[in-house]
Amino acid sequence: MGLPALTDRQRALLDHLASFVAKRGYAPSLQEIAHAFGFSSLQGVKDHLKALERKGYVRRRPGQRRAITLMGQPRPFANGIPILGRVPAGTPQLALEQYDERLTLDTATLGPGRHFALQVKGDSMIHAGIHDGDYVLVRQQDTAEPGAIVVALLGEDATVKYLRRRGRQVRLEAANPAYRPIPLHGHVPAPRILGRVVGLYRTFR
Amino acid sequence: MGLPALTDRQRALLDHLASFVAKRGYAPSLQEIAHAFGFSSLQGVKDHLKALERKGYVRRRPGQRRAITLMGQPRPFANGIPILGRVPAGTPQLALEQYDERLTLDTATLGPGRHFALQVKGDSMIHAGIHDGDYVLVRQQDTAEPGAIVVALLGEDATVKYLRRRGRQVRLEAANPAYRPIPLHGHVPAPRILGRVVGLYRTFR
DNA sequence: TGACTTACTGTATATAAATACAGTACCTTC
DNA sequence: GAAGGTACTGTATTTATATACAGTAAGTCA
Repeated sequence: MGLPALTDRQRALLDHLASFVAKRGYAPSLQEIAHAFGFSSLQGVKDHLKALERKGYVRRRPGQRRAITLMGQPRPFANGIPILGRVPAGTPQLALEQYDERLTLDTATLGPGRHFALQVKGDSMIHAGIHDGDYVLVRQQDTAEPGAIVVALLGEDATVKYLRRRGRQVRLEAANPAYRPIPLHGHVPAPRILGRVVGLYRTFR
Repeated sequence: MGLPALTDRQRALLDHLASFVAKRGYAPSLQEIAHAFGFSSLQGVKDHLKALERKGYVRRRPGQRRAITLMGQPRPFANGIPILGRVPAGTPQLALEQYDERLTLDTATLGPGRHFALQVKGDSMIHAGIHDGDYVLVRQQDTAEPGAIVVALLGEDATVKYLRRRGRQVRLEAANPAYRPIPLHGHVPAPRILGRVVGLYRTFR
């Protein structure tokens, strides 16, 4: 089951909202909506928005300009994926109420800074739970503290490694001991740290 | 090359803009930005926005409220996280052009259906690369084909296991052989499949 | 040394845009 | 045939928010 059904006009207004936001990156004002639909008054817009809010399709902040948030599916990770908490036994249906938290994969949880993702090739980090084909989420930075998992550039290749200190030497180590450590200084080609691994994402077929 | 370089503060403001839009679906007002950064005045925000506009990162509509459009890629999660492709050696700066794909962590990549996330406890699936504390992304369904990784309800507890067929018996097996398999039928309490694991997410501190 | 840029504080004003109230017309449903 | 929902027009008021102008302080450039 989903959200309550919409009338044709309400659907039209919601579609307009979505395409406006997609195009401009911010929500329209009431007068802009009225203009787009040829209304000469704002009350019609207000009524429609009220209906959309009552039915759960949008959320507004009273008094604030252009403060319309589109709810529902279209932004799955803005709202996050619900996290299933305690699971009572024998529940016939998993109700929404049991989802008490949400997994938000936005930059807020990743922390500040610029991020990119990198698809991991090979099994050099398999002992750290990073498998071939996984995506690592990387915060872009050119240094890191020892112990961190980093992405380093070695010649043409980007590799995922632990940054470890051994005595006075800092080096890149694979989790898999079959791979040789690479010293950060005095190695040819010189490794360059592209960023620190802050997240991991994997899909199962 | 791409757009002109940004100062740290300008970058921070742009990142804030992007995450605000990703979260709320509309752009912040100048006072909201000032508040988020702890400014007691608006002029700082105006200056930064002016710099961002001059450098081509945003576009504004004069006089209009919240009318900030983010240009180009930088929208981190509206478009997804950029995936770093081939990495040319010796590049002094990682340019935007090198991001050719984007990792969109939305339900589109997860496939149809209802999803939830579950935080994994314990090391029973560590040999499958699923660690203690990881979030598994689960498509809700009450059956699954043998070979799939499923979330099953066993009494009060939700557990992550392989669904495997042994002869004519279907059972839940851990990847870690230290755990005993559980037959799907004829076991007390009766296991119930909550869904199939389609994704995995992990954060590193 | 002076000009220029970045990064702000502080106060005041103008206005885009939300809200409010009073209507009209049409269509269902009980 | 009264009551409620949808779909608007029209006018007036309030306010959240953008703009403007005047500064301060520190850093960089030539």
